[in-house]
Amino acid sequence: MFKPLDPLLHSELRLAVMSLLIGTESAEFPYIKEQTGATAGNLSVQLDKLATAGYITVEKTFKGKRPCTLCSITPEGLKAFETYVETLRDYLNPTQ
Amino acid sequence: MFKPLDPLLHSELRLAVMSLLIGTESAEFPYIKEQTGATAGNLSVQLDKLATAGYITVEKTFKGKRPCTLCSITPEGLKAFETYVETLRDYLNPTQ
DNA sequence: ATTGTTTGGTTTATATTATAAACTACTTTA
DNA sequence: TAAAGTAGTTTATAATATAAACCAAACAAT
Repeated sequence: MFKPLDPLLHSELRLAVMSLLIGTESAEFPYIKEQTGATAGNLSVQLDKLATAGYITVEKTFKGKRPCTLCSITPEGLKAFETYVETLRDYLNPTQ
Repeated sequence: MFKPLDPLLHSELRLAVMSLLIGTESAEFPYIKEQTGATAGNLSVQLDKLATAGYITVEKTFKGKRPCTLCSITPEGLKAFETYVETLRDYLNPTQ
């Protein structure tokens, strides 16, 4: 009856990150950190997990002399997010 | 921007249990076990957590000679579920 | 020019959580 | 009455999340 929820997305911080990235072309590490309220360490770990899964890309560039980590959602990431939302619907609308 | 998600509800099994209980007056342990596909041990632990939080009641009765554990959602549980769904919405509809 | 401070992270240790294996107790069936 | 099934609980372990500690470069002050 209840299909399993993608454990990679069923995590508050990773879900917030994906949610943020869906709306934008790309986002910088400090911006994501600020928007999610996460600590840098936690965010670093969770971005790694999403990148390893192929849900996002993490590009290390420079902004002038300073390092700049740019994150973007991948097509697979978008697909996984949509599937997650669809699956979750069965948990949230019990009457339907 | 992202409000915290009730950690008690942001768990696959506990969310499934709550979802089940919303539709019914009460449900027996074996029924919940079957519907969620959980192991008895895991279910027992998670029901305890929901009961401790006051989200459900767990009543130990008998059905003839056999023990029968009946679970029901409480008004606080229903409220918490609704709040959770509302909060989650911000994570799921990033464009809105 | 060296010292301290900020920025931008990563690594790692710890706390929390989920999960299943092992166990208990009682009932039914052979 | 022995074996098997039902209905769970307890407990040990695996997985996960999280923050503390750390690192490196850049910038600012003395």
